[in-house]
Amino acid sequence: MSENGGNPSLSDLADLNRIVHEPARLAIMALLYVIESADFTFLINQTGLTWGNLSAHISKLEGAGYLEVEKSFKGKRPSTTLRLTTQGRKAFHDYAQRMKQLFKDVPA
Amino acid sequence: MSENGGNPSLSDLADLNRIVHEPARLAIMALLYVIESADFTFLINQTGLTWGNLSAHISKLEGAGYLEVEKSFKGKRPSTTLRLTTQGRKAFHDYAQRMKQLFKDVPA
DNA sequence: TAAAATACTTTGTATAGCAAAGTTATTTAT
DNA sequence: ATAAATAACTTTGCTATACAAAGTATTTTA
Repeated sequence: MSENGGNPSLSDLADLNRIVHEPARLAIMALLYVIESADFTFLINQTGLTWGNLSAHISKLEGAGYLEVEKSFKGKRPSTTLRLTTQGRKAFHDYAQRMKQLFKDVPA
Repeated sequence: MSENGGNPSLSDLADLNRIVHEPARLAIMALLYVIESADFTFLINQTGLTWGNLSAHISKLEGAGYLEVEKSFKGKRPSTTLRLTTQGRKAFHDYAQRMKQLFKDVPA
């Protein structure tokens, strides 16, 4: 917890989860949080990321234990299916709570 | 606007304001958004940043036109007073709305 | 008057995101 | 039959930048 009585999250912002915080990964996780599972190509379309970038971010999320990567074949072509792990869901949820708390008093 | 009918902010996340997005600067701006003005030392205490880092982030925010830096003397010692510009307040506010929108359906 | 403290700024390094190029297999065109 | 294009990715290289450490200048205390 912070030393700051008023706002519980200011000096604590330093240790915000950088894996989740990166916009590209935030988009990936937000999507997978609600739709449960999606393949690589679908994520390309939804996020607007390039193949290279999505690949790199997926590796990062996988390395963090946030993403489960399942490689298979659809017909004769390879297909990669992604879904959040329990740990990944928790990380996203925690991040969301932090952010909601931080901005809760900023009016529309 | 995004091509995505359902979620209005997923592919748009890519162009999220990186100046505001960085946790250290998010802390600085969140603080100045509510207390209007603060000096360098106060920000050090509240954010937990080092002198070097705070200095660098202030330069960045100033360069973006988000922060007004006023140097003066308190007694014989120098003092730096910071406050958000109108543009800075708007940038923080816009960022807050984006985030609130993104997480609005994630329950506690 | 030497040492420590205040209030910063500048520099150096290591990480990491993005774009471009590379890889492998498959499908279409000629 | 084979060359070109497409699909589905991964790897590499460059650039930006955040953080830490060192540097600067003035002032106060021992």
